[in-house]
Amino acid sequence: MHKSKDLHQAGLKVTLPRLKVLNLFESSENHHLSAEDVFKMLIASGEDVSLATVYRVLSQFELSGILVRHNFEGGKSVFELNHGEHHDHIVCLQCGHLEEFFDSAIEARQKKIAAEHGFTIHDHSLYIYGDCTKESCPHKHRE
Amino acid sequence: MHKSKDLHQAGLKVTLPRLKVLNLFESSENHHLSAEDVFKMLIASGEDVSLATVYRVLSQFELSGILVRHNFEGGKSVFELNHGEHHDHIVCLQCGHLEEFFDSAIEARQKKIAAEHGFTIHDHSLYIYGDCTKESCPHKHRE
DNA sequence: TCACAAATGATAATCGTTCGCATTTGCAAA
DNA sequence: TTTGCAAATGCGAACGATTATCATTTGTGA
Ligand SMILES: [Mn+2]
Ligand SMILES: [Mn+2]
Ligand SMILES: [Zn+2]
Ligand SMILES: [Zn+2]
Repeated sequence: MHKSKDLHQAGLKVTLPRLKVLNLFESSENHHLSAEDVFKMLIASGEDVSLATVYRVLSQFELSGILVRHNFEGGKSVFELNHGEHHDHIVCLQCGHLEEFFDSAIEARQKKIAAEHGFTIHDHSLYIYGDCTKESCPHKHRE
Repeated sequence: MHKSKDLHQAGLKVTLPRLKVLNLFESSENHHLSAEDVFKMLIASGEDVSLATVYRVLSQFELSGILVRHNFEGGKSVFELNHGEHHDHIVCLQCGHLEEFFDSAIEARQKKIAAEHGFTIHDHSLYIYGDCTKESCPHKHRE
C-alpha cells in the first residue's frame, strides 16, 4: 500500500491519523480542503481524530511536500495533494467554484520580474477572483 | 485641506480618528501598513485612538476606495493608499522588504485566462516571494 | 516483547479581527 | 449659536482560525 510508503519517504511515522488524512485527500471529491473540512469529513465518516492533530498533520504534510497550502481570501488555509505540477487558481466570489490553470507566459514573466528586482524567487501565489458562469452559481440567479 | 475633502467625497463624516489615519498614510515612510502598525504609530505619536476604530476606519477606507487591502502570507491584512494604479508585489521572505511592479503582459494573460474559463474577472492578487539582495537583508548575513 | 521517542487528544492560549453597547461627536436644521 | 440626533467612537467581550501545553498513547527499532 503506497500510502504508508508516502509517509515513510516523507520521514514521518505511519500513524492512524496521518493515514486517515492522506486517505481522505486521495478519495475526496473535492480536492481543495481546509482543516475544518478534513476534520468534519473524518468525524462524519466515523473516523475520530482531534482537530489539533488535523492541523498538525496538514502542516507536516505541507512541510514534507505531500500537500500544498493555499491562502485564499477569507482567512483560512486550504490544502490539496501535491501532484508535482504547479498551478494557479481562479475562484468564483459568488459560489466559491474553483478552477485551476497554468500559464507558462505568466510563469516566465514572474521569473524575469524577480530577476530584475534582484530577488531569488522561492514561490508565488496568484489568485484570480471573479464571477463564474456555472448554471449552479447563485450569481446567475440574482435578478 | 484636501484630507477632509477626500473623506467628504467618500461619503464619510470627517472625524478625528479618520483624519489621523489618513494623515498617517500620507506622511508615513512605509506605505504598506497593518492595522497594528497604524494603531501603534498613532499611539506612539501621542494620537490616541482605539484599535477597534482603526480596524473600522481601515475597512471603510477600503470600501470607499481610499485604501487597498492586501493579504500577504502571515495572516494579517496590510493596507496602502489607492493611487489608482494597480500593481503587484514581490516580497523578501527574509527581511520583509517589499517591492512593487506592474506587468502588462501578466495582466493581459490573466484577462485571457478568466475569459477562457468563463469568468468575469473582478480582481486578482499576485505575490512573488523570494530572497532580496539588499545589503541590510539578514539573508546575506547568514553563513 | 520492550523501551522510548514521537504522536495524539483534550483543552487552554494566542492572534488578528469583529461585535455590543454606553458615551461622544460631527453636522445640519432651527 | 444652540440643539437634536444619527453616526462614530472607545472599551471590553466575543469571535474564528490556529498553535501551544502536557499528560497519555502508540509506532518502531532493538
Ligand atoms: Mn489546485
Ligand atoms: Mn503596493
Ligand atoms: Zn460561481
Ligand atoms: Zn530581504
